[in-house]
Amino acid sequence: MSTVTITDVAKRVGVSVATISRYLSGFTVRNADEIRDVITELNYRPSAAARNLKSGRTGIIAIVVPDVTNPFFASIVEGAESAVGDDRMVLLVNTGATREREEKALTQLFGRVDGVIMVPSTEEQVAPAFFSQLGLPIVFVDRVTHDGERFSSVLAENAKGAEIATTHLVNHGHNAIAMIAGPQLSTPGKKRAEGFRSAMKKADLPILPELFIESDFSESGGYSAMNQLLQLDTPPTAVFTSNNLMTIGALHALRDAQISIPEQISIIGFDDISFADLISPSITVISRDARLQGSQAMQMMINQLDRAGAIQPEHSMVDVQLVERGSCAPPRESQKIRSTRRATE
Amino acid sequence: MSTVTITDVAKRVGVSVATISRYLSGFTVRNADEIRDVITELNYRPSAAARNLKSGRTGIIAIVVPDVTNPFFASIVEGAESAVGDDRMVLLVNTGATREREEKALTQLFGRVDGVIMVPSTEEQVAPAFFSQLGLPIVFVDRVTHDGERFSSVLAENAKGAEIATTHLVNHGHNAIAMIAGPQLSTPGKKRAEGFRSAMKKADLPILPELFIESDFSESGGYSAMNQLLQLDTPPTAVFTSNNLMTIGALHALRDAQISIPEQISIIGFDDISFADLISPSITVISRDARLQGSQAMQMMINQLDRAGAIQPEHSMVDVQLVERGSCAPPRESQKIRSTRRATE
DNA sequence: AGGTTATCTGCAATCGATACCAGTAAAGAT
DNA sequence: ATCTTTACTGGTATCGATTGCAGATAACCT
Repeated sequence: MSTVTITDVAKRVGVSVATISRYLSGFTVRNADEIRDVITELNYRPSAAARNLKSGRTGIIAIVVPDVTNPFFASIVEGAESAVGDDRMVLLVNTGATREREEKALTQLFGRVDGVIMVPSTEEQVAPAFFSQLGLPIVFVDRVTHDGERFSSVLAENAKGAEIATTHLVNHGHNAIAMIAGPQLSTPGKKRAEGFRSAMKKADLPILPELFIESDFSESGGYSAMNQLLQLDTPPTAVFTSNNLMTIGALHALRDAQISIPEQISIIGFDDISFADLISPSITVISRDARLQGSQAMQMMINQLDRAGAIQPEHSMVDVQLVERGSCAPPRESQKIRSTRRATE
Repeated sequence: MSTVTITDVAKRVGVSVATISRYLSGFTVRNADEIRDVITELNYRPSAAARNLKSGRTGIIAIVVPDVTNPFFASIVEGAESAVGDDRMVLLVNTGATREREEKALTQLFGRVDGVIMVPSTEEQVAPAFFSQLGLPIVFVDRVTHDGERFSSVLAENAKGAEIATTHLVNHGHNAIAMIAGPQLSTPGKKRAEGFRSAMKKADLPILPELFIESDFSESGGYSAMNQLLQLDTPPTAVFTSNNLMTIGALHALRDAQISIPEQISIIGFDDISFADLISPSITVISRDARLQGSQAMQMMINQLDRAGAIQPEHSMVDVQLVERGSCAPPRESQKIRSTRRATE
């Protein structure tokens, strides 16, 4: 029932509220000791609401993600949380990747937070005009909206990662390489597809339309895409999946079809999977530091807030790396011949 | 730069601020239509800070967890978030399971939030007196502090789950059953150990001190505990691990020691593991609905806040269930004999 | 028509803290 | 001893919205 206000403290000490306020702000006051004692005695805590009203700042930074349950987003959140510092806190919004919830959240957020760190679902979800109109500092993580340059962002080396992944498969001797791609409207979906295409081109391999499947960044998306690939007359000998959930989905499809990895098919995924090393064979992936992305985003936000004047957007990209485990191997001879003939006919 | 206030709207319409305020509160006012238009025209959004100051409520509920990166806590958070409703939001605090951060968070939270949903690290971490003194409504999830009855809580059927798990191993014919237990100062650590003991007693099996290892609820905790078990002269033929991370750690230890599951050892864990079905063999676990725990906790909090008078604490327990997969099998004959002799000598 | 309700309105106090302003006391300078 | 400087102090307006109160207008009644 702590409804102790600054006035109560002032009365008790016998000075004006102004003095207490000054004490709290770090000025030297005559009865500093007594004030300190009374504050602890009455268990006084300054009202955040009143401070917000005067200062216009809330000390709260929102982080908006599609789904905390996805370990990847959880890491971003954790990274952001770790970098927030002592005088600010993190407000979490889970949108479930729906456009309405995304917009509603942003509207609700206005006035309650000083800034927003956001992982948008797709590029078109929330109109950039919406942000400008809102007048809230914003930092995008992993994905940007349509004309994203105007806002700060922390992306990943998506194209590079996809190129490394694809080349890894090429180097194992595969030429019938499939890609289970993400939504081409999203930044990572698009960039990873670009990387794939570029690597295939460098390797002088054709991209067969039936081996490039666009799907959702979800487990079921990966599952159905993989099933689609398996039903082809000449299935691919290697697959590159565009994100962690898709990889999981593809693995489930392969397990259901009793196809062994890497003997019958090689697979490499973008983004690491929790405990990927316990899955047998353990899955080779392109990994990047999601936690770092989160903390970088928070750092950018804090910079933006602290030197309020300069609204120069910052951009950064975290690096990716190949984590070689056991899910990639050369194709079998029989497959090789078949695929090659098919690919060149 | 939306610094539009209620005064701006009032001036524009040509009425007093009181009228605008009443319009916003749903009263019938004469120029309702015009007010509506002006509000959208000026893009006016009521200041949350000012409202908080008057009402004393913030519309924010904090959820304090040790680590969002743990899928189990992420699910709780997601569940809570899903139940929060339209007029409130969720503030996330990640404590990293350290006592200081836990206390500091709570202190900072005061005044910024209407209530706190908390998954405490251990029973003794934050003194209950602290909460009472803080005067914030609180709901504990999964764990309670020392004299937890005074506060609402949503627990799991920990003892029951542990009993089911242990009995499952007993039914497979094991008698040298080890438990990798969690901290006996934490609610789930204690309750799960109780369930284990009770099941062993019912099966008339002795609990060998060297087969009961108390450790951290962490991957490394599970890893070292399992290694300790493996170094015994007569290692157990079956192990029950107390939480998801411990299970992962134990699996790593078993893999490193090249011990095959379930041929050489059976294992069952408390709490499901993401993609546990992809690990081969897939891991049998006791599972419960963490998301439900989160949403129940949020519901309790909302009840508590909405009918402010009745501060009667509520308590609930979510059920557990056995998810049988492939990590449990009868012990080999040779093992059986050895263990039996050992257990009864 | 005169009186009574019902319905809406503006004024102003209020929430709790901050910051400007002027005022007072003590310390230093001449 | 007088004047200037320094170091604090209290009073008060302010942030933006809500709400009790009294006043004004319109609607209703006999």
